[in-house]
Amino acid sequence: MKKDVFRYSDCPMHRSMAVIGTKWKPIVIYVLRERTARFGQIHAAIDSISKKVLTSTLKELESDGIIERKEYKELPPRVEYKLSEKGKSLLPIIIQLAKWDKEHNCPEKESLQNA
Amino acid sequence: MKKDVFRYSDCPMHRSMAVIGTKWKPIVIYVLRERTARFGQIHAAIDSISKKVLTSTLKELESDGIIERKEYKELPPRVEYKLSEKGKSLLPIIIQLAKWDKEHNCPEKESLQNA
DNA sequence: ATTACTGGTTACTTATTGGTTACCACTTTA
DNA sequence: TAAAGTGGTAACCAATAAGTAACCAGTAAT
Repeated sequence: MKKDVFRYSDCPMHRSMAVIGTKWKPIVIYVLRERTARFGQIHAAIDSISKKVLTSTLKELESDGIIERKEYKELPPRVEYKLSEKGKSLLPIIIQLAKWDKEHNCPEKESLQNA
Repeated sequence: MKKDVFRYSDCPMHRSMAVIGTKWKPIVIYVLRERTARFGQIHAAIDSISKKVLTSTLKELESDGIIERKEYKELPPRVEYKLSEKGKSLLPIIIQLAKWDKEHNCPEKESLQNA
C-alpha cells in the first residue's frame, strides 16, 4: 500500500491495512497457506494476476516479514516462497475470512457450510 | 472493489476481497464495532477520509449488506449507520486483525499486548 | 541455430481510487 | 439578514494500483 500513510498510524486497523490492505496480498497469503510455492506456481494458482504485480506484491510481503524468499542458484532459476512465522500468525485470520465468505456470500448453497 | 471481477470467483478469498478488500472498508467496520454512528461521527473518527470516499464506501458496504443505514426525517438531517447481522459476523475477524497488528507491528512495545 | 525454461524487469498505458472545492436543502439561532 | 448545522452531491483533478507486451540471462534440449 502506497507510501506508508497508514504504517505509523495509531489505529491498529490502519496499520493492518498498511501490511495486507491490497487487492492481492490476502490472496497470495491464502495460496501459501499450506505449502511453499515457486513464483510460477503462485502465478498459476492466481491466474488473473500479472507477473509484474505478483512481483511487487511478493516484494512488499517479504519486506514486511510476512513471507520468505529463498533463491536456489540453479539454471533455470528456482525461487521458493513461504510464509514466515509472522505470516503464519496471520493465517487463522485469512482462513476465517475465507470461511466467513463461504457462509455468507454463497446464496445458492446456504446450508452447505462444510465445503 | 471495482466492477466485480472478484465477486463471482470460485475462490473464497477473491470473493471476500470483493466485499471488504479496499483501503477503507475494514476501518469503517472497525469504527462501527460497538456503536451506531452518524455520518459526521464516522468522518470524525477517520479523519483522513474525504466525505466523497466515505459516502461511496458506506454505500458499497450497505449494498453488500454489511451495514444498515437509517435516515431520520429531521432537520438538520440525521443518518445513522450500524453493522447488520452479516456485518457483525465479520467483526471477530476484523478485531482479530487489529489484535494481530498490536502483537506484530509495534516494535516499540513488544511485550505489551494487552492494550 | 532455435526454442524452451524460470523468474523476473522495463517501459508504457489504463483503470481505479482518492482528494478538493464549491454547493444544495431546510430550519433554527444569533 | 446571515450564519450554522447535517449529510450529502457534482465537477474536476491527482495519485496510485494494476495491466500489457516485449525482453533478458544462461543453460539444455531439439
